[in-house]
Amino acid sequence: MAKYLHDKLDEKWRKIYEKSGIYTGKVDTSKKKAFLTVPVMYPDGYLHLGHLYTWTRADIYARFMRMRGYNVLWPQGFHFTGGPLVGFSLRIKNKEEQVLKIMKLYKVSKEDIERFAEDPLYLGNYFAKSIRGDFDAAGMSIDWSKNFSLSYTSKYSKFVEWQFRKLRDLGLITQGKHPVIWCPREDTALGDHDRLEGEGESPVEYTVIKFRLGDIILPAATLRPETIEGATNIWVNSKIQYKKITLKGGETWVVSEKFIDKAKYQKRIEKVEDFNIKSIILKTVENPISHDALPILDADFVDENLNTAVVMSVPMHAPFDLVYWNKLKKSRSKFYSEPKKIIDVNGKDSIDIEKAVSQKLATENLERLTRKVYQSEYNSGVFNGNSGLLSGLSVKEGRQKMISELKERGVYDVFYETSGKVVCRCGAIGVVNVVEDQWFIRYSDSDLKRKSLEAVERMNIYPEEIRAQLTNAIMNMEDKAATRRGGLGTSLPWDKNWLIEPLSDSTIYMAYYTVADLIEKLDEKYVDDDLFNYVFLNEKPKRQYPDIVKEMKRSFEYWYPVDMRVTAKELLPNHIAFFIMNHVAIFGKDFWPRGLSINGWLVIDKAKMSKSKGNVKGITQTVETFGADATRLIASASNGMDDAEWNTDNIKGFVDRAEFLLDLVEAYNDLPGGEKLVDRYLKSRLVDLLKQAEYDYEHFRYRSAVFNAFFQSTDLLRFYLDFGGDSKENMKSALEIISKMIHPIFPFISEEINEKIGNKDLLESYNSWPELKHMDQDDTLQAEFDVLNKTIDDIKNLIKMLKLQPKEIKIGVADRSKFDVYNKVVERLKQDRDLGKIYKDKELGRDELVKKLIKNPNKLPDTFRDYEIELKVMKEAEEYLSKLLKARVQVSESSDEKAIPGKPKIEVK
RNA sequence: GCAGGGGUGGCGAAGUGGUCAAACGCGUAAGGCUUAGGACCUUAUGACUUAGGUCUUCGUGGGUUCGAAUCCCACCCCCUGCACCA
Repeated sequence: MAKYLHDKLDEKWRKIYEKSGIYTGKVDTSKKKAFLTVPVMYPDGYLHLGHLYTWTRADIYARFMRMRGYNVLWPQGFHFTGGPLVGFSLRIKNKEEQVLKIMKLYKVSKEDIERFAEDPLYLGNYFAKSIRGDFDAAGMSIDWSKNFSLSYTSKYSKFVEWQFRKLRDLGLITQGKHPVIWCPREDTALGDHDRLEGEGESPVEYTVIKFRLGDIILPAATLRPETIEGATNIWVNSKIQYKKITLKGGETWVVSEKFIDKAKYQKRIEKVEDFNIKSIILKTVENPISHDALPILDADFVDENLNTAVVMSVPMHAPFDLVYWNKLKKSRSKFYSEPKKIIDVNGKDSIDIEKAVSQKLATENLERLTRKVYQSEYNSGVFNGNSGLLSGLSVKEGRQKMISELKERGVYDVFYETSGKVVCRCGAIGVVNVVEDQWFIRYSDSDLKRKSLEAVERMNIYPEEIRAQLTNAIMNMEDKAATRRGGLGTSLPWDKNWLIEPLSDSTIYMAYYTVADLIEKLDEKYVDDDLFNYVFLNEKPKRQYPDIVKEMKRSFEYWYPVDMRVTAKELLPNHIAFFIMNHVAIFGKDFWPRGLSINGWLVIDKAKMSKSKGNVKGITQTVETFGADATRLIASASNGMDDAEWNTDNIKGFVDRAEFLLDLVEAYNDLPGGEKLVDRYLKSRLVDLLKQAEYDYEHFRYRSAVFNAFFQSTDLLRFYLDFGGDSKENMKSALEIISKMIHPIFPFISEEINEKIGNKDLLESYNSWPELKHMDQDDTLQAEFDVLNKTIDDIKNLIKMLKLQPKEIKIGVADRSKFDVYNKVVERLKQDRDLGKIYKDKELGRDELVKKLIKNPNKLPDTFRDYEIELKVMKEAEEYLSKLLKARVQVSESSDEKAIPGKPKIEVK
């Protein structure tokens, strides 16, 4: 028995490949090229198996392409830009327990941890190195000579600056206001990952309607300005503290005290004075649209934490308002008027708000009702005759019209509030800050969108469903804030107060890969916009460059565009969209990306890996335990972009079959040889499997690829041997084909097999992918072997039912005349599926066999059968069957009516 | 709200017009091996059936077809993403 000693085997082939230089992409214009990339990753921790999933998928592509004769370039960089590295360093500095625990788990030295706290770049380089080691251990065929980290070097920064100047020249950069959730204590934008509470919350725009009361203004904040014509009153809450504030420009507002802190980020407040809210209760303000007098009333449901704490009351369209309005009916009768319903909803979404409210709902039910009312009215509401201005319009249209109406009358303002409570890691409550001078990339540009969609249309995308999502992402693209205040990165060239944020400095860096090793050798003084214009855009050089620059240009023009980008699905609506759009903006059509492959998340051993549980599967650890090839099985977790569950038990099946193959490699030479039907079957099935595997690799269907190329093929060999196949030649060529079929996924063991059967050249050093030999394919023969297997099932079934252990089994293959009739039926059905016509047929319709065959329209005979072959296959199988069924098996021809082509008669005794 | 994806056996999942009771894996049961357990191997695992048969299922309801998990229509339910953040 051959043992699968993976550590030795891995090491041997890893070294051989390293020495061969096959992984290093060298310009060779005589060969077709394939440029593969996987997004740069943040080196802020160790790699685990989940990460490796994407890279293994990419590696399989790289190896498959090499075997098909392509010159492959696959570099890999790292990303230092933005917050993560700095953030991580900071967390170490703050001695966060969780982070220190992780460091301890990985046995990082004390000195290193201390340096991490001070130097984010050191931290980045430290983990980049460890990640690189993990990739190598897992057998990634990455060309490290073109590795770099963005935006770590000044040369790369210059490339980013060049890109941004280019974008600005193209009119794709603008500057403007931008609401963003903000930590008031740390005075910085508060991203999802910096939040203790409120992940996913975002700024919501409220309309503020200014109701005048003498020289002061009551600013009512609302999400539904279109309902103002149905307003009956204004709510304030006498239990909360109000202040009078004077804004820049002179307006005086009455707002809750709590509002003031939030408002600082959105309004210029020049003066704050005390205000007694009770002094204005029961006074009236004028509705600026309908000119009705609206009383100011007291209600305790008004929340001091929400907006201005001045609320416009629209009872017929807001349940809370109706409840309180009804309560006041008695006590404040002098103000009471019947509330007006101004929006109708027809059909099943219609809600009778008066009836609903009459049931005295609890607060949380009222909230739910409110959401329902808002939703149904927004989706299918239409303004009725009670509305003077909006009658006949939908709510969506009415809102727009009302907003412009309010603007015209000078009573409109906006205020942003968070959509839910947000708490920063530091403990402070998040607010909305309107950043005044943010720089944007104008992804909303319709011309850019149109061209980008064209690019998407031309791309090869796997799986295909992704195309719709990507198209949609691009169509809905808005302007993207491209700069930030803190972290690492490249300064915006014309406004050094800003750093270019990470998603924006990483859109076209793949072009930089093609020159990354060469530009290192170039004197910094040459690195400027003119150089990039010359190398990447083929513009006339403005000066004399050293020769290396020509080489850079040649390298770029040879390798570009990106032929395949492999990544996980979470980058699709952002990075991948930006990647495509920036290429479209900057490069010519020939350099637009050509391919994309997307995968989901990988869940390993059911539970998500949890660092605190200590069950983290490190790469090196897994490779040491199971071997690189076995570890790479994770690529087979899914065919598409589903999140895949994968458990390490799968590896057992791999080892078992790997050893089977290694055994065969030792033993096949002793096979006595001889060509039988089963040899033809072997060849035919191998062509099938090869065809399948080829399709699977091309379409990134690696679950199927492993299934067909590895599991099915080894099953086939087992069957061949069990059946009594013993041809040395055929076994050798089968082993060769299998070693090639599995090579992209299992590069090391396949090389071992390939070498042992006498092949000298590395499988990726030449166009080694086996050619399909269609002449070996024999459908009829395969169908007859299927008949054999089906017959075995039937016999087992019979034995089970009869509850006996037979001594003798007779198999009766139908006679030639029945095969003739059978094949006639198949022929007829291929032309026409109308069974009625066959029943009416003079010749066929009366035949008992025909009636039997077409009795069940769900199970019609589909494949031609061959009398000679069926008989021969069964005959040849006699010995195999006898062994398998532990009984004497005899095969003969039978004219019994139970013997049907494809379904021989069975007698057990 | 907008967009995308999905509902198949105890579970995970394959299967997109025809030999489908449904691959493969897990789980479960019986047997083998073992002092025993684990691991491993064999067999079974929708229901009924003593000669290979029949019946019932693929979220719900309807339709197209000789034939539907697969195509069409309506409905119910679930998941994911929505930006300055990697």
